[in-house]
Amino acid sequence: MSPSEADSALPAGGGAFLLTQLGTHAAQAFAERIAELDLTPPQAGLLRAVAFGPGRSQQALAQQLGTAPTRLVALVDGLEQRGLLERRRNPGDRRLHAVHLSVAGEAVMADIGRVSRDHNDAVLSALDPAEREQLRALLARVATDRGLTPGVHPGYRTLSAADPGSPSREDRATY
Amino acid sequence: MSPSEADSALPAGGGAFLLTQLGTHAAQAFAERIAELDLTPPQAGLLRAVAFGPGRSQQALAQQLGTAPTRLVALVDGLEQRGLLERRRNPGDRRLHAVHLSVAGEAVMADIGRVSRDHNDAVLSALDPAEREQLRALLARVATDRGLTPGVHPGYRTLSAADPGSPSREDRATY
DNA sequence: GTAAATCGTTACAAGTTGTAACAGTGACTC
DNA sequence: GAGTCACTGTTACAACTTGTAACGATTTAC
Repeated sequence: MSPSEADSALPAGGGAFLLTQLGTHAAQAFAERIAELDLTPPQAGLLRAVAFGPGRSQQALAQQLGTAPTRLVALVDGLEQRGLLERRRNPGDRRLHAVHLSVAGEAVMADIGRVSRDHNDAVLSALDPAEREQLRALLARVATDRGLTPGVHPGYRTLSAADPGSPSREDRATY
Repeated sequence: MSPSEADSALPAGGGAFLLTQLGTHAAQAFAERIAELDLTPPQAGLLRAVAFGPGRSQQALAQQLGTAPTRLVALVDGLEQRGLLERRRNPGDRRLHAVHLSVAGEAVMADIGRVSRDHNDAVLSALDPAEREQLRALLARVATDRGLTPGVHPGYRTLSAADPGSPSREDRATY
């Protein structure tokens, strides 16, 4: 636990490890928060993507989120049945479904924003406002450097770690 | 994209969101790195836990990692067949299996440390050493405040988001 | 006007994870 | 000293989520 160990030798003491540890923790805490709105994190992410760019096709949304179009079908289905999303036929090209937010969907988006702010305050409660801004600036620089799309989680994509000869179980996980 | 928006309104611009975004990204990058050693992140986590406290029982390891003892069985099985871990019968209490690292396991631990250092440098390449230490200190304070166990990922535990009446699919994900 | 391409949908299959029940061993009590 | 209860590790089972492939509907190109 000495600082010299944490800096030089220990693999679990580096900033990258802390990043994954805290990131997973923050994701779990956020999932519990929005569960109060009867929403899951993927649903919230889709709502946010639609709110950011309304009227897009499902394939465009899938490409931005980095997931397969198949997943979007069930996702949009659930939110449409709850009256939060609408599939509108595009008169110009009747193949694609323009996805829009309903009035109820916009209200839920406001709720999501409120929950996100509470979540943000809870996670960063150990830091004062100046330190929070300091952390945010550092993280934003790292995110830009790594080529991350603003506002989109990389959790939609699957990691490919297939090696021949590896055992069938215990292959891949979020860790 | 203006700073005022990111600070006050946008739910995706806060530090907590950046934390989950970067945490997932770092976890994926680490998974790709250790795949070169034919290891998965859970396997690396178990090896690290055993190296940190050798000779513990599987239940003790499961409790520390926050996972079910069932998962540890297959995990230890795979690493034992590869000659990295050893199950030794404790003469004092023949019920429990004392889990130790083999010589090959210690060598792999050295490889993991090397890979982790490279991974750490790659993820934080946008920051100079002083900024990395600054970020590390801020993250460490948040992690302590949130009660996270040093060196252990919270990804082993399952999130419970069960609500009656919710659809069977699209329930829960890492996001 | 016919053929190729695109979008959304559905059905199928694979993999991973959690829950519950089962032998072996030790501790405690009478 | 025998019996009962508690604990460790293991195995088998079931549920869930995710990715791949094939199928109508519609548009564009030749």
